[in-house]
Amino acid sequence: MTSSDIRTRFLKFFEARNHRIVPSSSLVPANDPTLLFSNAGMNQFKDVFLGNERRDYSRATTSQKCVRAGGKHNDLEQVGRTTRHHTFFEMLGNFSFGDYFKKEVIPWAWELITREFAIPSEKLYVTIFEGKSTPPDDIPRDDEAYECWRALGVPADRIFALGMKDNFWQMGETGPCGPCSEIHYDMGIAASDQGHTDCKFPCDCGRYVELWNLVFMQFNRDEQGVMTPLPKPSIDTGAGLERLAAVLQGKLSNFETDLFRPLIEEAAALANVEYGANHDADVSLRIIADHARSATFLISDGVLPSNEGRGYVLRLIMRRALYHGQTLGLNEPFLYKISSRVVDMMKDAYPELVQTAPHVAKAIKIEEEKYAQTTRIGIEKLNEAHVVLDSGEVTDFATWMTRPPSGRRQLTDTTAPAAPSTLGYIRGDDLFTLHDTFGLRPDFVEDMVKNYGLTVDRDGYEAEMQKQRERARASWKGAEKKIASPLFLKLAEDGKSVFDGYTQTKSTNCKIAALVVNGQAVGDVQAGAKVEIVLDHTPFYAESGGQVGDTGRFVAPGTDHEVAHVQETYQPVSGLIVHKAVAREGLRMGDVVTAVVDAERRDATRRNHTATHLLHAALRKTLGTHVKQAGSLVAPDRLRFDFTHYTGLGEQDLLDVEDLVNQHVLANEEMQTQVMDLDAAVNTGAMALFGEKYGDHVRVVSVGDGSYSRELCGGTHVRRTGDIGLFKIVSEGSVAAGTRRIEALTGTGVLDQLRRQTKSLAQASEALHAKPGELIEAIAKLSESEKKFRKEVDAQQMKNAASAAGDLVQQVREIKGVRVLVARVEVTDRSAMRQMIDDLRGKIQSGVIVLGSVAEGRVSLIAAVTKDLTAKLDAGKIVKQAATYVEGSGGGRKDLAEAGGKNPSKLDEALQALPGIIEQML
RNA sequence: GGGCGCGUAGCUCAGUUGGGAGAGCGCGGCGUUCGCAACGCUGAGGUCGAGGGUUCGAAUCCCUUCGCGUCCA
Repeated sequence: MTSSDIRTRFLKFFEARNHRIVPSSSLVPANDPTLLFSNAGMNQFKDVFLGNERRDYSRATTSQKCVRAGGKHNDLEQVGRTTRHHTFFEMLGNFSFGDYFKKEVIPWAWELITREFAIPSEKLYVTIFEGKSTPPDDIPRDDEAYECWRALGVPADRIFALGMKDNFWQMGETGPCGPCSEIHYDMGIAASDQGHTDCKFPCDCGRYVELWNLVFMQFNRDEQGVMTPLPKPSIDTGAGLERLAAVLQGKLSNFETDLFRPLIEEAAALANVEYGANHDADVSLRIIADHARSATFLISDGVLPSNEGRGYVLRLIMRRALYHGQTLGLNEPFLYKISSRVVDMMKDAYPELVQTAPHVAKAIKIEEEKYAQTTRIGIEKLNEAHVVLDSGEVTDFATWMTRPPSGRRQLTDTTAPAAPSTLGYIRGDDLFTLHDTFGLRPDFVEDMVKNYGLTVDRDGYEAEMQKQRERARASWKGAEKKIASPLFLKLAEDGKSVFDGYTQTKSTNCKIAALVVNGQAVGDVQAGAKVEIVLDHTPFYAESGGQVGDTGRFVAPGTDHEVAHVQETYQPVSGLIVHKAVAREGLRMGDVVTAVVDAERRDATRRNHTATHLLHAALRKTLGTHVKQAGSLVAPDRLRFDFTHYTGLGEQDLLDVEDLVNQHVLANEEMQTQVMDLDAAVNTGAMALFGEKYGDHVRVVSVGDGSYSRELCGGTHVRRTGDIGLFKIVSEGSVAAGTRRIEALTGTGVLDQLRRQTKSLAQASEALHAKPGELIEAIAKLSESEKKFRKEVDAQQMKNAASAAGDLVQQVREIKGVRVLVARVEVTDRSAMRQMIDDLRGKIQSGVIVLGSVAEGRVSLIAAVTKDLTAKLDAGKIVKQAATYVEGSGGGRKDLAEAGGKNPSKLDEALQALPGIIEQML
């Protein structure tokens, strides 16, 4: 039975039992920021189980994409070395949301396994929960499940009761939880990792594998740890497709199934090796196959390799695969080819792969090229690493490599493959730096140096790594999240404020529901007080979704008399709108005011918000659907939009995006907003933002008919796109690897910028006496003639210096047998002076030369001592002493030194003193 | 979020108490050659990422900032 058949038949089996076949959710959890990647079928139903969300079905079945890598249970290192660890896998499952329970699910599971999949029941074992009575827990043994299994004819000696660790499931410290029941399969003695021949269930040697876990959610655990039965218990089950496939295809290893074997073959063919011929190579091939699957699905779901978060885990996975490719001799990009094979194999079950395939291939190839570059630089750095020899001698790797083989080779000549003794090792701190700073993996270094009779100091490496971990952890503590003040939490409970500002900027009859001064609730405030005000309803938009909060004022009803000036509006707790204001009059609880938003500011903000949506859509159309919003700021004067993309945008890309946005602005399309429930919204193709939490009912904002842009959004927008006026990108840059940032202007912002630029252009052309249209030409001309002029001056100065030098030679005198030349020269350029002093040095052969000059109010001194005299005389000291006369200082080498000073009037004095200074030194 | 590293000629990179901006490759010219490669001579090419500070003087030291790389969380 092919894996594709298994998947289909599983889903169809439950569909025939009134389950809705629900598509796999994205590997990036949509509504759970605590989770790195989707790792179980129930992830997408978490809120349904918690009762926070309702669906229009109560039974579901899925084949869920899962990734387990990074985080706590990190068995990344195991992948490829065992038969059953993977970073990417598929979880088949069926779910009951307060509908059926144990009596239904157990017989179905048994039927599916033993009839539909025809697995012989004598090879199966089942487990139930044994109960726990140690306080605070008091959970009975799951006799109900036991009876269900017995009723199906499962012999009593095949049912095992296990404890909390294996057979009790909980979502978190609190919340839904319950016992589980598992079906295990006996793979036979050949599957035992430890060569067992007669071990009994539940031995964990690999012989008995868990096929299916049935979770019975029947309790709710509170903060005290007390469990109360849920009124409507639920079911959550999970069966790993890879293991089912291995069992049904009669393979001992998941890697032997049709899910992996074609990928392994592909990699083997590319590397020109044979699978099964060499243990290490086989491990590498399996790792490549596994990681190619993860990389393909993660990138398809919008993750890009990066230096933090999810993207970093992806990069780790990819680089592991690439490293193993290197060990197989694959030095050209290869992973993207295997990835395209993954797409072919999986596209029927996961159609989204087809659409993203070109992008996935490109992203992988780019990462492969980056990795090659990183490795190349790392290897250069490896040359500088310290090598500690067993003799105690320390050298560096490059030197070590150049030693004649007799100095090091005797060990590597031995053909014994696992000779543990070596001649020395790479120091741990260097090994760490190579990895930490240059990305060269310790394994890789070990492989590199092995052939030169060296090993690596893993302990030293680990010690450094531990320090790094502690540093990261220590700094993390300081960044604890601010907890909302209890006062605001209570106010929100008492009643949330209604926002009525989507269609108006002025609301009448707003009652003051709370006044807060310095975090304390008060009954009234005096004029002039700084106060936070909560109204029962308000047109003020509180900062959210990247859009800044409104400012404005409260006025007395029916008048234009300001009673409070609102400087900021924010949401300390979801649903509670708080106005930060200065009271102009005394205010008290229960007062009624008219709330008036600064409409001009709001209009500017609206333009930018709608433009952000148009920009988002334009980026996806232009660059590809991998573009995802990664952050956004909507302010009155500008908009900033962060999004995922693997490389910088070209000039043409930016123009295309700008054009597309403006095309929609000029089409003056009507904006539509609708409130609907989340499922319906997602079904119409609305873009939900990564990491955002949405309620049952969401607001959908569409441009025109929604075919171009449709997003879930709570912000304020223009009525028609034409209101935006004009859209202009002002900058594009990066915020993190794989994340780009665009800043743009709209409406009056564009006009303001245009005016500023026009003005500076006019000023520039006035300064250059050129027409604006000819500015570029004029600048080019100017810079060229300036360059030419400078060169001529330089050349002239050099020439002058040379001829002056000729004259100066006449002034040489002798002090204690040393030829000394001290002179004031009219050369302003430092390099000309150096040229001059060089000429003089050549002419006098042996001696001391000191030149002084004045340029731009500053003194320049330069001194030279010919090589034969540097033992007796130090140009640095000479020039330093002379500089004291002109209020300066200096220094340099023994043969050439420079100094500067601030007092030109004293230069002659300094020059007169010099012969004396030199004489003293001799 | 925290740390480390890098940014110098078209490319790859050197540049150590702060004191003359360099090499190799590539490019242009000339020579050698029937021609090419190679070789020899020669030349052009630089806001030392940007901004600020310290200093008589900064590629070099300090701060800020931008871009890139890398590790940890």
